[in-house]
Amino acid sequence: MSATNLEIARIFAQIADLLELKQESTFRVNAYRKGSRALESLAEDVQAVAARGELRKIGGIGASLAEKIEEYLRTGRIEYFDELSKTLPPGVSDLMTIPEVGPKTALLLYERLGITDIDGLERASRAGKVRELPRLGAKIEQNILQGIERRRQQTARQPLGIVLPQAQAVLEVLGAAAGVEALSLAGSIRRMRDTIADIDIVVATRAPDPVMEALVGLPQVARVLSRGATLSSVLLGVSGVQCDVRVVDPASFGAALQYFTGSKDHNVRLREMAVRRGLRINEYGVFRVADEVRVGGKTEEEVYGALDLPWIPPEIREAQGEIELAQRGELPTLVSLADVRGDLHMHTTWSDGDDTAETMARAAKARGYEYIAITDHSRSLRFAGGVGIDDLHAHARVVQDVGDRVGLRVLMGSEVDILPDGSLDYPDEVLRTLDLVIGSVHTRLRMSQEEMTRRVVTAMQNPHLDILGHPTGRLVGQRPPFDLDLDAVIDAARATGTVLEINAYPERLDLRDAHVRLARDRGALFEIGTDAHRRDHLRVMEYGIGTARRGWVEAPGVINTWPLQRLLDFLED
DNA sequence: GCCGTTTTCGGCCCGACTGTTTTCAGTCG
Repeated sequence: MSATNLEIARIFAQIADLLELKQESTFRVNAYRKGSRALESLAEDVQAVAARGELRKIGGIGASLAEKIEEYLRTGRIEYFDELSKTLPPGVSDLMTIPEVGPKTALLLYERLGITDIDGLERASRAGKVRELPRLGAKIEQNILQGIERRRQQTARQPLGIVLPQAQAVLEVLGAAAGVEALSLAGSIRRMRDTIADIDIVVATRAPDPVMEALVGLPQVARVLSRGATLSSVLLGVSGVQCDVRVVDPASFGAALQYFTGSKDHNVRLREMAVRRGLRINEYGVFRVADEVRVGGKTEEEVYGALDLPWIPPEIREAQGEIELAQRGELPTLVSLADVRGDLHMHTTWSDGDDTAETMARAAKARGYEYIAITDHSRSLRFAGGVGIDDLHAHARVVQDVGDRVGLRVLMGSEVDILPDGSLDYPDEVLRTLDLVIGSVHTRLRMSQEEMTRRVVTAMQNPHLDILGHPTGRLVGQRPPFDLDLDAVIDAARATGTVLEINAYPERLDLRDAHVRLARDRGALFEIGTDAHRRDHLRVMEYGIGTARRGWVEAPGVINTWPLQRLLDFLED
């Protein structure tokens, strides 16, 4: 997850593209792709892994890739890649990002027409030159032009919090169509990844027509990309997100859902296991190879069961060790929304929130919560209406009163700024009066890693600080995390008993999934808070839970699943 | 290039779609 991890991952992906263009063995190509993905999803800094001499313990990294990683860490280059790059102009592999253009076609375009980038491809297509190449025709040429056009308009992956509500709205309408026996989201949105490229929906029915009619008739559909009996694709409204709906026979629903939920790596592992058992898994079911007899597929449980595995929650289907744990019957019991007893991070009209403490408390009560904490901003965060010390006392009385009136425990808290020197924005005698203190960095984000780490760790050492809020400061798709030595922060969390926040606000989701996993593996405690600024924001808890689940977190590791008294005792210390 | 509860060598996930190809290669998910 560090910058270095991503740099090397990128190089490996580019090596894979180049090898593919050169028609190298697909297995070799895939080995680099797999290695690239392994580094991408590696939570720890690869440098640290290398220092321990454990590169080859990373799945997909063998002798050759480990050596190249070490070379990069040592010299900042990978000579093999440099040499490979010289054999083809850099833009040729970009051509493969256009639909219809794979390695064969990209190479053909380069060799026969001298095309070295996407602009060149567009010019040649408009000039009708592409259709003259062998195996290509007018239709493909047209599709290439459309693909280039779509790519220009298309936005990058969008935050889960933007896409999931749209997906749920589509799901609701399709579910009401005649003859639908079951349906579900699939793909990365079901796995609750923090960003989503497109929406996948699987529908079980014997009569596809009403479902497809319902889909293309949706008011939010901006364009119908394709409409078939088993697959239709549409673009949704302003966001421009593509939504693919697949219709399957109910007998295949589980197999299709499993298949289209992914991840790809997870599914590849399952199918490898199936082959070793003389089985074949596809989107229609599980089949015995010997006699083609179908042994399952109606439910996901049947698919996993055929491999003697328990059902694996979608959020952890990432080929990151979940299959091995499932084999041993040791899957974690992931925290769920139902475990949450309260929300410990929210704002009110006292700082930059839109609703009063009472409104928030009533909304929380309606969600079935037993307690909340009101955590308005501290004094120095003026642009967010930070609460001064004098106001804080009045604020505390209001909050106290609200709890009594609404009938749930309302903790008086604060989201206190961590100032650049690591001190907190209220003096200790003020902090002492609060039930709960979240410390967050909001200003001076561009410190060096050393400075930022010292700042945060210093704050964590203040005994009044209970929770480190949105620890890395990243904004999904907008702002990278600030430069922080997360290993040191996790160590400090354990040493000082500071809880790490999983901020559920969709633009944040911070800590993010891989960091949560890293912290969990080292025994850190978490709080999942919405950072709500309005009552309807309380529902974003769902995204925080998804992120926690992706990090393999169990309910006992999340303080806002604890009963009130246990939470109070903990905060007391 | 990776990997091992059938293997340290010989495998490596699976099927649909589509356009142009007259028998299927290439691309995609």
